[in-house]
Amino acid sequence: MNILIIEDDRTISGLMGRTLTGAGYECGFAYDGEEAEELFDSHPWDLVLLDLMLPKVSGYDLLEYIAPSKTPVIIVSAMGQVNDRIRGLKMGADDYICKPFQVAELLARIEAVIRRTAPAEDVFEYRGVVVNNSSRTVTKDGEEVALTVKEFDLLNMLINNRNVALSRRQLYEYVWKEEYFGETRTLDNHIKRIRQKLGYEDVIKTVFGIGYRMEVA
Amino acid sequence: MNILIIEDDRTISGLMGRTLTGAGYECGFAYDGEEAEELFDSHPWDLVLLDLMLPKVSGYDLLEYIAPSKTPVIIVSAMGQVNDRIRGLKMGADDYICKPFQVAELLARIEAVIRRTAPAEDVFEYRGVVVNNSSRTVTKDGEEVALTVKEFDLLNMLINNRNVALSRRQLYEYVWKEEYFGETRTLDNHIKRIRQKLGYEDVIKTVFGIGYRMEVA
DNA sequence: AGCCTCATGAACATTCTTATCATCGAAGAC
DNA sequence: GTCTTCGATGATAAGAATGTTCATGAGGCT
Repeated sequence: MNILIIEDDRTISGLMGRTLTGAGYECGFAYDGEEAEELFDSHPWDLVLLDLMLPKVSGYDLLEYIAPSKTPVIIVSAMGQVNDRIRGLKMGADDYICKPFQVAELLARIEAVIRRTAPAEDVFEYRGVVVNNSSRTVTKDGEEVALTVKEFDLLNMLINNRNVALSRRQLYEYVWKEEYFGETRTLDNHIKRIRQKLGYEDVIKTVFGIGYRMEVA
Repeated sequence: MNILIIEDDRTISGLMGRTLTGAGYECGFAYDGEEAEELFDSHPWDLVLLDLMLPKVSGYDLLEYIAPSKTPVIIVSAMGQVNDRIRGLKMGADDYICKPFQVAELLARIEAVIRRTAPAEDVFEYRGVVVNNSSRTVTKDGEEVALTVKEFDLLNMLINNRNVALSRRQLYEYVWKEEYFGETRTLDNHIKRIRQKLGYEDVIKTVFGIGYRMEVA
């Protein structure tokens, strides 16, 4: 696994590097936006850690530059205003971590992102339901089921995190790319429709007080 | 292990420093809020000891600043500032200690916090009961047992402090994030339900006059 | 314009959770 | 042994979280 660390502060960059190397990843380092673009192009990366405050080329521009390649990105930023988090997610980042961070937290997030962006099987099958990612189609017992965009994304989030309890916030912010305040029943409605359409009433479990979990044997 | 001591009273700060150094920790010192922010950013810390009454930047602001990084925090507050303690816990602190404190107690709390904030095992297993943290599920002899949020959190607190007697106050304030007055039987009831659901009648021991202890071989 | 589909959130229904009370039983103090 | 304090238990009602229905409006398409 190759991870590109884009971070101008060498102390932090070094800390990240040591941590990740110790955990068995290989790392590349860029210390400003220009370097980052070059290094990004010169080599295939499995994941990018991106500091938003960079010299020369802004982190956001870089994110735009990286996004088309579908390489997963974790934003690393000083003190997280919510806006950065949301804006980052909107622009295609996969997760967000605040400096200063605990190394354990960094590793956990990296693993989580890799798990859920990774070779997301193109085809997921369970209980007669087939979800095909590249064609974005879903069938149940051979018959096509029409899912809307939001429903499809939400379903995918659940599938990629099967057997993990996801909070309402995580689900909402990941799918809607907006901050979650929790005062509407929108998420519930979408969950309901997915359950109905796929006959997944007992596959997508409610985790009371937390969120939802897709339970797959 | 690096511990950041944020405390404006140099006498106390010094005492803490000597104690912790003697116990094999490395310490950093900040004497007001501004200094604290800088020092916190400049170096990764494993734990922060935070006095809430600080010059320049309030302890609460600091706590807000620190919280996103998930670095464990122990609040150090003057005797009787109950509200501080609770508000601190609500804001994400992990424990608190009142001045004046016993050196031994300080060390004990630090060890306890480090132990329980350490990458808690995702899965705990004992006597046929399996507690899975990421999916937030519990099974007994293979069958799923439904625990409520409070029950689950309480169980986790006990597990993370296995074989240690925890006071009712600690348990209650940690799980409920409210002050414990001790005039209700709420905690008892939750303990009762956990014991019942998991068949842990003799695993979760009552420590008469103190609280409870989870006894695991 | 007229006809769709879809996301949304208000209002209401339902289910689940939790605090508290009253009562009983156990442990410790004397 | 008696008294006192503390813990256990079961029932219940208030409250919180989630589920469902439905009306609305935005936006796309013909």
